[in-house]
Amino acid sequence: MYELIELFFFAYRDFVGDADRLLEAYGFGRAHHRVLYFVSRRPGLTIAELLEILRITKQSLNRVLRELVDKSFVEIRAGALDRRRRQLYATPDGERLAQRLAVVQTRRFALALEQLGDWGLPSARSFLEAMIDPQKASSDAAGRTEPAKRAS
Amino acid sequence: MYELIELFFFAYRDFVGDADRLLEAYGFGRAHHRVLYFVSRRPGLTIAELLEILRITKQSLNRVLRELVDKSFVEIRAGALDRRRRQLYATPDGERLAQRLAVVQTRRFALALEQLGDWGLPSARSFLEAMIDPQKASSDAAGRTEPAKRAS
DNA sequence: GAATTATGTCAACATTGCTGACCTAATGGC
DNA sequence: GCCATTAGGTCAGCAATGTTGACATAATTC
Repeated sequence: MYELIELFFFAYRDFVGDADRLLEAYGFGRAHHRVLYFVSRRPGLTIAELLEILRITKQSLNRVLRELVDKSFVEIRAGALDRRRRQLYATPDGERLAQRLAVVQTRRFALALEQLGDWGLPSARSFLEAMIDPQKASSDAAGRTEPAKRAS
Repeated sequence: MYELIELFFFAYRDFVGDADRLLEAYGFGRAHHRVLYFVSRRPGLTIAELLEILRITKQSLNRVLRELVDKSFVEIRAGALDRRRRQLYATPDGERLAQRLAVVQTRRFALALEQLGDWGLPSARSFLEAMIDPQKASSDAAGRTEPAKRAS
């Protein structure tokens, strides 16, 4: 089981490497990729929600987010209900780039799963799910739009 | 399958997070962890071999390696056959720390695999293996001691 | 109207990666 | 023995991405 440590390291290294080559052409790094990815997958995400997913500070986020906005890959709109809670959306350009990045990464999954037969996908999925910390606030759950209500 | 992208991200994030908390107490970062890990697993590793595994430059490596040596977690000895090719070994202290780091990381694997039944380990292993780029020079293979002979 | 909340921003710093240039010591070819 | 090559170390400077701390602003709530 010890060997899984380095297999995980090598697998993740090669996995992110796929996207790196693409990002270079846009002058973006991995941090931009992560932001664009989650904004594209969860349209209308607020800043606070994104910070919780990425587990970084607002100052770190702001630097890369500003670049994505300046280059018109991400759009910030005032929140619908609460105008303070800005909501993030990928622009058409942003959506296209997110798509291209997803393609190279899912291709690696597809090639890997091809070698593993029918049980490859479900067992990979349950393995990865089991490796993730149980979510206290379920803020990593997909498709969430409602702000996390605090005790009141 | 798209979902695997973020599952992989979250799983790796939590996986390295385990070790991060431990490393802080020693004033080490992830870079130190990676070096210590491979030195401990492949005693007698040379600098060039380590550089190839980590895919970083010697300048980057040297910074963290020097700290590990200064704090007596890693030892450098002149190569047995070729005194230029220095060989790396974990000291008893280094071995102990590597062990503690491995414990927290294998615990996560153990807890995850517990939920997955008998097929958990073999399917996780083959999934991760399939995600790794095929090795051109097999320099990532475990247990190598012989220097890579060049054409001669 | 005042306190709270969500976010932005400036400044300074740490870690970990990079390139380029140059140095030393050991080896190997001749 | 001499010289080119090889393995590695080191210095300087820079980039990306993370951190803290302090303070500003606008919207919301009480």
